[in-house]
Parts: sequence; structure tokens; C-alpha cells
Amino acid sequence: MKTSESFIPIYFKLAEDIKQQVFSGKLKPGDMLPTEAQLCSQYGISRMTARQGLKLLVDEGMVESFRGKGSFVAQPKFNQLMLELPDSHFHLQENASVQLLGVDIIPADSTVASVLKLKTNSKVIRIKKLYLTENEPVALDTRYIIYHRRQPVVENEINYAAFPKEVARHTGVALIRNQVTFSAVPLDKNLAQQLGTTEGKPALQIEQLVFGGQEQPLGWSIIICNGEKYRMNAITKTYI
Amino acid sequence: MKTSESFIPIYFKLAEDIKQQVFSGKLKPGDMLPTEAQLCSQYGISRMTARQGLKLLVDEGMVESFRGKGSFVAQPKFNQLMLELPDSHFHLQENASVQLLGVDIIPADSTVASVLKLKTNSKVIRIKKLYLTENEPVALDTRYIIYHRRQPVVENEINYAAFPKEVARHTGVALIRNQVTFSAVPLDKNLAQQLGTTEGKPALQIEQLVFGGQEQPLGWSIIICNGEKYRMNAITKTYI
DNA sequence: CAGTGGTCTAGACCACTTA
DNA sequence: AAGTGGTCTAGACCACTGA
Repeated sequence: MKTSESFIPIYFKLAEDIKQQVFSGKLKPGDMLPTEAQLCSQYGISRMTARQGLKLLVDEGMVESFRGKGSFVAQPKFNQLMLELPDSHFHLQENASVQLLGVDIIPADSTVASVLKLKTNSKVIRIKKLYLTENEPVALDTRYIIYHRRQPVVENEINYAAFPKEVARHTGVALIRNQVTFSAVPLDKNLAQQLGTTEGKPALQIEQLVFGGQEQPLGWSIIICNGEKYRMNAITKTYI
Repeated sequence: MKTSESFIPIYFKLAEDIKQQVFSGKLKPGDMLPTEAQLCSQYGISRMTARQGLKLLVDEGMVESFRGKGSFVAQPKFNQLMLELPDSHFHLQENASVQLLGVDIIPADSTVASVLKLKTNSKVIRIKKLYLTENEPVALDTRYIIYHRRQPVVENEINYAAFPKEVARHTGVALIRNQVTFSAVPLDKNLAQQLGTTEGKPALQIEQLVFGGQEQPLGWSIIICNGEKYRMNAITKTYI
């Protein structure tokens, strides 16, 4: 019985059925689901298959299971959501493009050195990019990566790589943590000019600090987005 | 053989082993993992158990499997990250508090009516809150929820509820999608005054639009954060 | 064609919870 | 003690890939 044409796995069907019951209100947060044994007999399936269906719901956060007790509709969690940073989703948009302004190997000034915990004048790679929509500049991206490997720096790929990935490539370090901070800042004269707007206008600042295994900073990225032209969207994670 | 004391499931061990090989560089993105059959004989386990271990890695995004081809170490994806919105994490912070400015049932003006797809003058619930850090205002939260149930509006809970959850409570609708937009905007005179700053200063605007099952808007929330005092942090999702 | 992962079965023993 | 979910087995057929 395991297959049928226009194939939908049984466990998937089971998960959809339960979802429907939640959406329709037949099952509410806190309610207990049928036991695995009950689902087996209801659907005429084996226990592993029933569990596979439940696992889907558990992974989505819609259901929680407790050994010895049962499976229950979870309380919805709304505060967490997924979002995509501009550095990698930008080139997927219509009318959007990325312009590489420059790649240099420079001595770190005091600010960069302090953030990356380097001595002043240590060598860092600086990459500057401009994001454009309909040929108008909307965001400026400046990245600093500590320099200790001779890697080919300029590639086409560089236009599209997410920052932590880029850091991993250049430093050769694998285990990485990415810390991101959002804030609203006024544009200074210099930035305003590059973004084709005026000083003091609000900008969305997205700062990324990438850490290697021993919590040592490996890279620093600041994206400045013209507040009048750029908005960042996020996707809901949860179901209800 | 399925249990031992200080119990660690075999499938978990298997996943950890593979992770180690990725972190140590023995396996690199793009490399093929041992086939399921190989893992079975290597570990002396059945195929379902091996698959359960691989599933862990697939769920984490570290491994991708392709029918007929094999399982491979995935390219790390860094662009997606989790973040928490201020409306629910605020009260967890040190020195932070929430002040309820008011709850009213008002007729929707043309803006609100348009966003929520209501007729002008339809009744909506408006909730205004002020977020404070060290007794200084840092963010202003205005929420509009369509009114069609008599629910107790003012509760202690309201200070801490995430917006979509609140909407669900008041409208009685279960299936919900939350669409969030971030942008940087200049403060107008009125808002600047409420946040104790001056007109034109940048603010981080977090706009949430909550939809019910048939894509009908149920609630609208705008959080305006003083750019000089508020920053939003996000957590890395991915592994490498 | 042989090899891969995807689905599924019909059992089993276990740890834990509740009564 | 009975019921629950967690782990595990030793098979099976399938769809898909690549030589």
C-alpha cells in the first residue's frame, strides 16, 4: 500500500489532516492529539509512518511530544521570524544589481582594528559594494575581513556571496557565528552623496560581525540602506 | 543493542560524527557522504536508524540528499537568520519596561481602513504602548486590530503579548500570517516629542501586518524606535 | 542495469507518566 | 500496571540517477 499514483506520502497526508484540524479550530493549542497507536489504526499504517507524520508537525513547531504523556498542539510562538539579509537576496530581485566599488588590502584604522581585535595597521581586506535598484543607488556595503591567507579576492562570485560565507572563504575558518544588529542612523555627508541623497536623512544600518571558533572576530560588514528607497521584509516562521 | 546507560541514541552519535568530519575539514561542502547502506554496515545499524541520523543533519541544513544520487555536505547558507521583535522580548531586558498609553475602540480613519481593507469608520481597537529603557522612552508601538468580538481588552498580559498572538486572541481567528517590514524613517514632530527627541531624527520602523486565513488583514502594528537609543539584534541560524 | 535515497511494514524493547 | 512516546530492527517495494 505504500505507493499510489500522483504520489503523496501517507505521513504527509496525516500531517496535513492534523494541520487542518488545528486551522479549523477542531484542535486548539494545548489539546492532545490522538496517540500514535490511534493514528496507526485510524490510517491503517505502521507506527514509524505515523511518527514520521508527527515529526513534520513537531519540526514546524505546531506540535510538541512528551514521552509518557502524549502529543499536544503547541502554543503558537510569534516573536521569532526569519529574514533574509540584503547581501545575498539582492541580486534575485527585479531591476536590482550590484556594483563592486573596490577591493583593497589596507592597514586597519583604529576603529576597524578595535572591532576586529587587531593591532592598528594590521592588514585587512576591504570590499566596497553598491546595491542598485533601477539604476539608482539604494545601499552601500563595506566589508572588512582579516587578511591571513592568499586567496583570489576578486571573482564574479563576490558580488553575490553572503558575508559570513565570504569570510569563511578568505580566512579558511569553518565554525562561524554571525551577529547582526539593525539600527536607524542619520547619513553623513559622504554617505549621503554616495547614495544620491542629502545629509541627515535616515538610513537603515545593518551591521554584521562574524566570529570564528574561539570567538575571535573575523569580519565586519556595514550595510547602509537609503531609508527612502529600501525596506527589508521578513517571513513569518510560525503557523497559526 | 538499542539502549545503553547514559543513553545517547545511535542516530545522534552518527550525526555528531559526521558533523565533526565537516568541522574538521575532512568533509567539505559538496562532498558526498557515505551511502545509507555504508553507514548501516559501518555502525551495524538498520537503515531507518541511519536515515534518522541523516535527517538531523538535513534539518539543520548541513546535508542535502538527492534520490538516486546520494547525500552531500550542503553549501552553508548564511543569509537567513532568526530575530526577535521588540514587542515580546522587550520586557525581558534589564532596566526595560512597557507603559500602556491607551486602549480605545475608534472608527478607522482612511489610512487604517485602507490597510486593513475595511470601510472608513469601521470600528477598530487601537492600542498604544511606550517602551522604556532606564525610564527613557525608546520606542512607540501603535496597534490596530479589527473589532468583531467582545473580548476583555485590557489585561496585564497585553503588555507582553506578541502582536500576532494578540490579534488571534481578539479576532478569534486561528490561521495567521505575519508580514514584517523594516525601514528607516525620519521622525515627525509629534512622534519626536513622544520619544523625547527632535524632528527629523532617524527612527527604525517595524511594521507588522497580520493576515487571517483568507488573506484578510486582521491587524496592523507600527513600532517606531528611536534610532539613537534602540538597536535590534539577531541570532545566526546556520552552523558553519 | 546497479546503485541511490524515499517510503513503509510489523514487529520489539525501553523510559517515562499517570493512576 | 497500563499507556505513552523514543528508539531500533530486518526486511520490502518504489522512483530516480548515471553509466
